[in-house]
Amino acid sequence: MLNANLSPKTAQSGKGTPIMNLFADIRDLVLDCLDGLVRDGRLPEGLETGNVAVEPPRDPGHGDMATNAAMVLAKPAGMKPRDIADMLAEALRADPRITEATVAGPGFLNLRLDAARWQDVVRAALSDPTYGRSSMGAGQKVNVEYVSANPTGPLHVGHTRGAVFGDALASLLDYAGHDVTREYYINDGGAQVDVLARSVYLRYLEAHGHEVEFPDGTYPGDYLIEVGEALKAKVGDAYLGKDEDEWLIPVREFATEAMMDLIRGDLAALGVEMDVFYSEKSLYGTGRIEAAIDDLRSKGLIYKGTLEPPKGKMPEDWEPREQTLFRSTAHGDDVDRPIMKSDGAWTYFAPDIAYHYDKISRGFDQLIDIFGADHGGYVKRMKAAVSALSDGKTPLDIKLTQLVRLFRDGEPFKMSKRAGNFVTLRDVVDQVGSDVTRFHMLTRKNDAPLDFDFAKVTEQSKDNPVFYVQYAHARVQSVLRKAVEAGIAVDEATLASAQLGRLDHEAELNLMKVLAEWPRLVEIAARTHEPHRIAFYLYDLASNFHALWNRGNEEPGLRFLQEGDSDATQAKIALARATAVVISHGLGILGVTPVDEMR
RNA sequence: GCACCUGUAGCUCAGCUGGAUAGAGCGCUGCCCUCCGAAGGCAGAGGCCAGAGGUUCGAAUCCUCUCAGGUGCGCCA
Repeated sequence: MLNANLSPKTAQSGKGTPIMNLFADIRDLVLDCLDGLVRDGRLPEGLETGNVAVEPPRDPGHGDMATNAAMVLAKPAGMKPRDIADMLAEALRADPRITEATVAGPGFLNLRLDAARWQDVVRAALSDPTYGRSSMGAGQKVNVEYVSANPTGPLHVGHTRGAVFGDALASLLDYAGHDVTREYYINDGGAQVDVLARSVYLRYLEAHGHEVEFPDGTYPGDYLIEVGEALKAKVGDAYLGKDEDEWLIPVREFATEAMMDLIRGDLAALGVEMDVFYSEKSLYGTGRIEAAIDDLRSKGLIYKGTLEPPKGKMPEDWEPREQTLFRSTAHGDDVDRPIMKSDGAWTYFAPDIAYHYDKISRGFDQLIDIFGADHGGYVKRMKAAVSALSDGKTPLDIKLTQLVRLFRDGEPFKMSKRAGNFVTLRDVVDQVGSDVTRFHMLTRKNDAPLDFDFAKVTEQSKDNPVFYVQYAHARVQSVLRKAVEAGIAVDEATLASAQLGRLDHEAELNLMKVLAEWPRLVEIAARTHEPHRIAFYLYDLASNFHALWNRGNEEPGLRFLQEGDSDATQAKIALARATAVVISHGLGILGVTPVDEMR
């Protein structure tokens, strides 16, 4: 649903049709008024206005918008907040958009806007397909790396959360005008792909009718059976009875490719499509690891030394050993980190450094990595490496996704590879669908644990946010169908030119005010890298819509269909339609398809 | 022992670059369909924002310490 081919250039539109953002407009107005006061000599020059905010007030009774300008500027201006607020209020009242400006509390300035301003929001949502998009990311190249699971088996639920979170974040940044690259780092260079190769070899022997056992340190999963058979189909008996060094490399290659096909299929089932799959193996033997380490060495950050043993928990086989270390403490880490094993091979950290070096050299302005919470200990050293490699110029944000706790009918569902009840991404998507999975995974912020109950997430009731939001969208479609049956024109052009001045009831204005917050919310979510805010906003929007819908029970004048008054009907349906448009934009960011009917 | 994350209503959680009387869902109590989809809505009760200091006009939000839970801690990725 997200219009992915809408380029940032188009999205920012900038000079042409400015994207409507009422809160930003009013903030600009406040800043203009402050400038005016400076020109008149009523405020000192050179005031820092970066902290001036225009926000919806916590209590709607206070007004439509509130600004903290007077309080923020009081100290630097050397004046009392209320004096500034009084002057500012006077200036603001001169603008036709402002119907009321009152000073309250410690110096808040509460504003009320003319109803026509809120009605403009409905028109914008209906006529401007970029309504809600932002230009805040214009010219910013961002790399979002997520999933990056080892190519040794199917994706499980933990990966699912990372996949959904990363994908929604990437879409969100795209929506906010960034140039986004979605990337997956394939860990195909370490020891675990050798283990994979040996495991597949055992399945290969099995396919040839041999009895096999799976010793510790191999992968006994059934998913490798068909890979063993495919290998047999490809090479026949060529590897039978041969030493490992004759088959390990080709089998590893074959198996890794098979696993990546599996993983790509899993991702496709979730609707995740990567732009780049980056192979760790491609870093070896090409001088690229060496180049990255040399860069660090040239900055005096590589040395040979011996690390202290960890305090508290002394490993059994600890003995001091000289290693090649990265001086990550120079960039905020707690201890320096080894980049080379005692046998002279690179540690896993070295190719990771080289990979991020590569990302930096590809010209990204910003890097984002999505890790599982169990990799939290890795954050500081990775940030240190990027800071060192980019001379502090390329910010790296690492978002950790917490655990998913599975439930089946309210009972905790423990995963165990040994017991064979290992829940895969496919299991989840097959049972509840991609849309439900994605939305539900975003109903918690990334660093909070998430409960996932197979029964509850598909429940069709208001307890289930997925349903609740979809239901609001479906209700709009329903009322549109009814209008068509009643012979009322509800095409785009008619709605866009509807008499929106008819929408003057408090309940209707409330809904419009929520719609007006959409562009602002997008920017906050994009800036904080928190796509869950979109999901919570959509819930809030749906809630306001349902409330308006139900008020039609008691107040017939609030029903969307007004018999015998097609002008009023079209205006009300325009509002409903605008709500559906914003819901579908928001769901699009989350990768969820809006539905027209609940079944 | 150290690092990171978390601690908000009985339960599950939101809470905007620090803003006004801290919000929502569940659960509990009481209401609303001859009427666009009641698969919904309205109202009520329910809080020492883990605790203690600090920063300031103002702190759930920032800083320090304490407590509790989770994750991780050299030659695995």
